[in-house]
Amino acid sequence: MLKRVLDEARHASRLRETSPEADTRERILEAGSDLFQRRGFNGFSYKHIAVLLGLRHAAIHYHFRNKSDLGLALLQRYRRIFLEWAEELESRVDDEWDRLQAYFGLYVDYQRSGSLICPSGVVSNDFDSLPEAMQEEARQLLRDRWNWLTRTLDNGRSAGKLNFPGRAAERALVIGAAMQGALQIDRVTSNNRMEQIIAQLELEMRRDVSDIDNGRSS
Amino acid sequence: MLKRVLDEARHASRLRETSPEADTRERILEAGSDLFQRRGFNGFSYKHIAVLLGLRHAAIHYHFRNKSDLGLALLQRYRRIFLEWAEELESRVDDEWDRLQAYFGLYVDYQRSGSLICPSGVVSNDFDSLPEAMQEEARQLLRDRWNWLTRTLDNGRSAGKLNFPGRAAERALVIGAAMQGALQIDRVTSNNRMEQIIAQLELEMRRDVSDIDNGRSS
DNA sequence: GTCTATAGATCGATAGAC
DNA sequence: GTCTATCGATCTATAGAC
Repeated sequence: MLKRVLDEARHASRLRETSPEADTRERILEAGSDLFQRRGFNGFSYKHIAVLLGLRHAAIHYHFRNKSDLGLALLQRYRRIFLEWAEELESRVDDEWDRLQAYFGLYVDYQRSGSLICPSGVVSNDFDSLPEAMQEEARQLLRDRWNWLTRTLDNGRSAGKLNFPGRAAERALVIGAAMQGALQIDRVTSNNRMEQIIAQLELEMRRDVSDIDNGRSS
Repeated sequence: MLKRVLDEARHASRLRETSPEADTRERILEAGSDLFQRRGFNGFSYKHIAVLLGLRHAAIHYHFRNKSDLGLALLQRYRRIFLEWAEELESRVDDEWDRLQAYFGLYVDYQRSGSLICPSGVVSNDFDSLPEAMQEEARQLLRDRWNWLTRTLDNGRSAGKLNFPGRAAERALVIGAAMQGALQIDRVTSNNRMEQIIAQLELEMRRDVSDIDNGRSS
């Protein structure tokens, strides 16, 4: 069982590309991140990380006293990476349609990294068994994504770049839920279902741009 | 930790309503089903079930030699229940819109039973760590749902009961993924996000029916 | 069918040497 | 910072009494 996990994890090329000079704390977070999205918070141990990094599990405890600390650091890291991604994207890309494309791209990347589940999906699934400190951070993680999607959809419709019926906040919920589920479904059917889902979501938001005037009056 | 799990599980009123006469095998499956959707396949043990049923864990092994057998039986049971649900529904309800409402109702029931995750969501998340026999059954579980949704959407659009752009099979993927994600998101935000998602999905499928009828001129 | 008792593995975590 | 060694808890599973 352990061997199987490690075989899977080694497929994540990101790990191999980690420079040997990177300090141990960061390497732990990278390995932990991969295991977290592959097996869930309760599905990996200090030993899994230790083997991947060529250390003993006691060494991990030096950097993260207990697993709750490690999990919290992982969630904070996910939040930071997402917010930095959004900031960089918005400084570079103006069109909300293109921004949404970039958002979908995040999920395609997860899929291509060996059918990883998105961080929101992991915390949603394991929520009841997470330490309380992680639960609060998990709520914020989902809120960050929701806020970004809502804002992007709202601005995009106002600018005529995309369209959808109803309120942006609720369409954002549907898109977030669908992408989260898509990544999970894709790992079972392994038939590029996620790209079909992305294509369908795009189709739904593009087709009504032409009747933006008469579509919303009912 | 164990205590916390059991406190949570006892909230599932279905368990309390189980008649004492029900044979042990079926009671194991009922308790296992609740734990499965609450904690994932790796998140519960024979001991959890045993405590809930007032037995010793060795007794569970008499009915299910190992956990893989138990898990397989759970998945087969989920598939049977869904297919029976669909058959009963279709013998009673003709309108595809109403059938879709009933489908959404399944998820509302899960949510009200203490934010359970749907079976498809659990197997998707735990897929990599499932025994091989369970993986094949998991694929079928998702396929059953997808087939049913595709058929219902296709027939419903042909009959003018609902509308959506693109192909039924792909819209079915979006709806399945969105409902699966909705249940997960709901358990984190605990703010009835799922009902908002259902309302949005309904809005998206209803709004264009009038466009077709009115030739988009109103 | 259910029990007691036990096996071996793995888990998260700590103490103390180097 | 990383190591060896060890702890107590929990896990899946089996043997054998009743």
